[in-house]
Amino acid sequence: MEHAAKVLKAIAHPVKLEILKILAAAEPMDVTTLCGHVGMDCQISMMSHHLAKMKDNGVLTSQKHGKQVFYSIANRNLLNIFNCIESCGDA
Amino acid sequence: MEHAAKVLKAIAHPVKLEILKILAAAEPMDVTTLCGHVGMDCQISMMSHHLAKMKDNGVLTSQKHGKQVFYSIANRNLLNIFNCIESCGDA
DNA sequence: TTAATATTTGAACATTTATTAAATTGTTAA
DNA sequence: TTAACAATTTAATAAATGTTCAAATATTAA
Repeated sequence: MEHAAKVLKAIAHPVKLEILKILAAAEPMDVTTLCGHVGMDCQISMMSHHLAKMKDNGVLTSQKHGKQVFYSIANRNLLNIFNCIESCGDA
Repeated sequence: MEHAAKVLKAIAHPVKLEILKILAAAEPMDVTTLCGHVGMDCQISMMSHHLAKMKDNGVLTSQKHGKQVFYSIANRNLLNIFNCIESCGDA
């Protein structure tokens, strides 16, 4: 239960969920490109922090190619979480 | 995405997840009984705070009977979230 | 009405998490 | 080897959460 809570905490954030959605549609993707896909004022440092946390909790994996790091979703089954959540009213 | 993040934050906590598991097996349940089912030193006040937050975010519903309040899971489809999470390594 | 039980609420405090900026590491190209 | 680029790390601060206790509310029973 502890582990489950950690995983959820690692993604319970609007930007982190958006990262998952973006990767769901086009993975793997490098940090800078990912930052460009996230709206507004995405700072590369913030993105890196988010990615690191998700990776630490087994949500993402990464692979280095040259000077870029490409991130992927560790297990796409996790994406079903979006359906699970929709069932909770939009109050 | 904002809403999804709020729902996740509302359950991203070991005790809250345990509350969901307990209710999944026997709902509805009143606050004191629920507190008894949660291990360790469950304080009724803490339980109430947890329940209130989950209710505020559409995760739980409540129904008052006499001086007790019985809580239920708003939409049991949410319970699939446990399966989704298991796919993330137990690191 | 008073007392007892069940739950909620509010405030204070401690702990986590998020955000930003600056410095650092690693990689490739000139 | 120096310069430029990509990403991470560290540290400082800001913001959100978790926890506890005391007080308040509501319901029922005596």
